[in-house]
Amino acid sequence: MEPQQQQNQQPPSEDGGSGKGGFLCRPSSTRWTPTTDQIRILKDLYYNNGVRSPSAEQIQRISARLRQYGKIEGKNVFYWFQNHKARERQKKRFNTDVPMQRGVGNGIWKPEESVNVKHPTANITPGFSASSSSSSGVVSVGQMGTYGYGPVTMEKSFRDCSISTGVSGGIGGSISHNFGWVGVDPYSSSYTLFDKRRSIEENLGEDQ
Amino acid sequence: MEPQQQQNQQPPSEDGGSGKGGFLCRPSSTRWTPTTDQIRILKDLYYNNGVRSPSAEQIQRISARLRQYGKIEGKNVFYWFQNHKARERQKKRFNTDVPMQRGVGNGIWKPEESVNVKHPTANITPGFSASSSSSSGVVSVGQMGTYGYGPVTMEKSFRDCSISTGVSGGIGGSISHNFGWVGVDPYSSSYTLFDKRRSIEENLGEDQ
DNA sequence: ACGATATGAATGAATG
DNA sequence: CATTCATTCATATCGT
Repeated sequence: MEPQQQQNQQPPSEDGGSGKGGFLCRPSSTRWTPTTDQIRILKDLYYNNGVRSPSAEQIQRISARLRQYGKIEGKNVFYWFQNHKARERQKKRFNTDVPMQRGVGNGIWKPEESVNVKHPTANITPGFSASSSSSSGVVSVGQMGTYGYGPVTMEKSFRDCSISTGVSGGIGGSISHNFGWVGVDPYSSSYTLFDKRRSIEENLGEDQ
Repeated sequence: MEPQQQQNQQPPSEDGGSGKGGFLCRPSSTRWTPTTDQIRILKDLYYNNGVRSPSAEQIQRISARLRQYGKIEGKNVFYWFQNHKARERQKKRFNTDVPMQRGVGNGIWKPEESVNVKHPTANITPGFSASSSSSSGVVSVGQMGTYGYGPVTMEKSFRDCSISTGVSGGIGGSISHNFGWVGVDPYSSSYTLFDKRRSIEENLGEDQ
């Protein structure tokens, strides 16, 4: 996910009219393709605000806010959170690699948390172009920069020299999953961490 | 896949190849390149053991075993099975379906390895499937889709005809399965008796 | 060098 | 919440 930035954020042109009526206008792509801004916001909510399983109300607000950046529906938001959360856990589950193998360049795949860093080579830059970098990256993730698709085209990337092997941070034992999100405990409650609700409401308590 | 032309698997250079450059740990390849041994084992598991979608524990075990033959991580195993299964099916979809007026003999399919008898995992028809599952019943099982899936296990179809007003009490909280996020009054029921899942698609009308 | 194909990776959508 | 399916992107590899 992060390692490579795929997918082009679909330009606002959606099907539009294609119109014509008549028949199937070819839904262009039946599935929602989040724009970079939408992803940025979603991740911000996820990591900075601890939103993991937004309630119906929250979903509505979020989707409303994200609608500014592109077509989106409630279910998209719902699924996004579901998937993001599930995958995070799943990845961890896969490689609960036994803490053996010291020092070897082994290492569990670091799931998220890698900065986007596309490609060392010439990079093909899909459709993005510079895009409005004015947005300033800004969401500044409190703990780690996770989201990948940032306007930041930081060049670089020595990715993966020895990712995680030791989990540098040193969480003793558990390998991956050092997400330092705001501190909400992912496993404790089943859903809706109302906690941040306040923040969330403030966050998107505007339009709608 | 079938037309095996498998490339000659990577030589012993699985050290990451980073070797060459003094320090730049360029992973040489961002993506996992299975060794022949790994592939052999994976296929063995797939065909001879019927492993299709290994669970987390199995994945761990498998990746641990494969690690002897080269660097590998849990996700690699996970994706491998996912992809292998998906592609096998995808291909079969074309093959099995095509109106080969030939008598059947069954010759078209070229078993790629060994026996491969999987269980029909029924795949539900995509979105289309006429919504006209009117209560009239009569689903007429004559032969739904002809997309060739052998034993079409039409899965549960329309069970659950309970109107279950469900979710009645307000949105926040028990969304069981009837997402209430839709701002549109979910209480319209009446239509809900077909398939609860449908609501997610149609309800999404969301104001706009 | 390209173009085609094979396949790893990612993720939206659904189902159980 | 876990699992699975379908699609699509990205890239490795082979063919010509």
